[in-house]
Amino acid sequence: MATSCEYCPLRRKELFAGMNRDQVSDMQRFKVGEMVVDAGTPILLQGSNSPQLYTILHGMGIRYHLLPNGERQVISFVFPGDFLGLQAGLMGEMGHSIEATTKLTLCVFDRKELWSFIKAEPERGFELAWLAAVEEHFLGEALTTVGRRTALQAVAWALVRIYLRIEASGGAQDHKMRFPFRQQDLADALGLSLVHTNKTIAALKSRQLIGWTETEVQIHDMAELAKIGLTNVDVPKKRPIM
Amino acid sequence: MATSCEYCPLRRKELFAGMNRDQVSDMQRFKVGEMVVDAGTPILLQGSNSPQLYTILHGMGIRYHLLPNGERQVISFVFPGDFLGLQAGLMGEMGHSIEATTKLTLCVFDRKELWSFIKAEPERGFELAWLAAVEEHFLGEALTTVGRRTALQAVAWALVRIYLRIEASGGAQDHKMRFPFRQQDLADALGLSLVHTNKTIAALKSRQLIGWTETEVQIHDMAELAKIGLTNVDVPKKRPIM
DNA sequence: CGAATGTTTGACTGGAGTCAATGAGGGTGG
DNA sequence: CCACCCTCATTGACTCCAGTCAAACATTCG
Repeated sequence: MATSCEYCPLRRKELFAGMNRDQVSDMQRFKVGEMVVDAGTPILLQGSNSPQLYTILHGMGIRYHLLPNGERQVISFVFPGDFLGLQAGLMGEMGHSIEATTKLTLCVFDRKELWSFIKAEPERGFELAWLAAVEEHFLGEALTTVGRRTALQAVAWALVRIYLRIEASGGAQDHKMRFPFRQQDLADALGLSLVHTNKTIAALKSRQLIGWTETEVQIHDMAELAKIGLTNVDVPKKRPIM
Repeated sequence: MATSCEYCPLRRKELFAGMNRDQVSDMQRFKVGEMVVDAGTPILLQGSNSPQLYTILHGMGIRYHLLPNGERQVISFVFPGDFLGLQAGLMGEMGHSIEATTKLTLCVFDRKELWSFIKAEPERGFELAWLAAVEEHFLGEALTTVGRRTALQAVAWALVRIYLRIEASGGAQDHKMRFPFRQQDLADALGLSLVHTNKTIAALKSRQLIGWTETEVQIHDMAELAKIGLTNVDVPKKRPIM
């Protein structure tokens, strides 16, 4: 049973900007269906030009870039409310691949309709650009992390950012979040080796700053973690949702 | 004397998508003037919310992000045709600063008019998102460089990318480009130290792959440089221009 | 129970950072 | 006109953070 845009559970969250009645109905018309995929499923492929665009309704995944020599860089983790396929939709080619880390529920849109959708509601074109700018903003920060933060600072930064994003979409409370990613994924996101990432996490655990179980991460001292990560703990700015 | 959009010298270049007559005249209306600044001038500041947006008509600059501890990460180099201030225009706050590296000529737009501009020409909203997606695409590649390429690969990658971008906007020929950036800027872009960057450049010079003078860089063996940098030498994809 | 996947630890190595000093040009003020 | 200064490029010596290698553990699953 597909979720109707009118009752979209995501749009109500603080993180997302609202829509007026017309926008909701245009959105509903743009949405061609819903898709559920298992953990591990590739959603979009680097270099491809997918006919479909997606919004994550539920679940998490990773965007990553592969080098010809097989090295993998995780570009970002993706969460409910993130829009997937923008690059293919606009430039005609994805710069990275996207894969489901958990079981994922996706709203599916038809790429061919993107332009008529925007023509009908120019403000949505504006918001599409806004969404891309949010992503650009994040990538700039990530670049700074990989380029200039030490391993300890980087892991601390990542955990704070991920926590705030997951919390804002409803997957965390009391400083405890569901964390389905492997340490290898975090390592690949931060430009570190798996071994060093593991030892860095161990250092944070031994300082009583975080707790880490199979499926969850708990942040015991957010302020200190943020301080180490050279970052702040501001709630993420409101953003549009497609 | 301000350049009229109708005779904009940039729009003719291969790199940029064309505009129809209406778009040109709407663009002209949106443009409030032209600004020339000296090398070293800050254009936009991280955390600020500039009332103006810019397109580079001539010259080069850098976007960079500062960490609270003073470390600097260069996010990207900016070239003719690049649109500056999108983050402020859409999200209300710049995530990085932008500074002129050479004397810069800028088309100036009024941020307050951005929305009415898009409403008048919805396709331009679409293209604004496209522009942001191009930037996002680049940042993903840069992240991979900093995270996963060795110093030698990273410098080779950067020189190939920069060359192709400069060539596409008319600042290079015969594999020789004007290069106004300092080695420190390149180091800060690649997450390397100045000393190591210098030694890496020396290695490329001693292999006869590049030549490096005060103001210019020459690429003697593009294919080999691209191979080292794990990249290709495709001409950059067409993109919109504002 | 063996196989797969992911985490953890220890030992060793090496690429890149830091420190320090010298060069090389370009301004500029006396 | 030249001594001095400032910025940026270059080089050598030494250090260290993070990578690599290797092996042991822990869970899950067919």
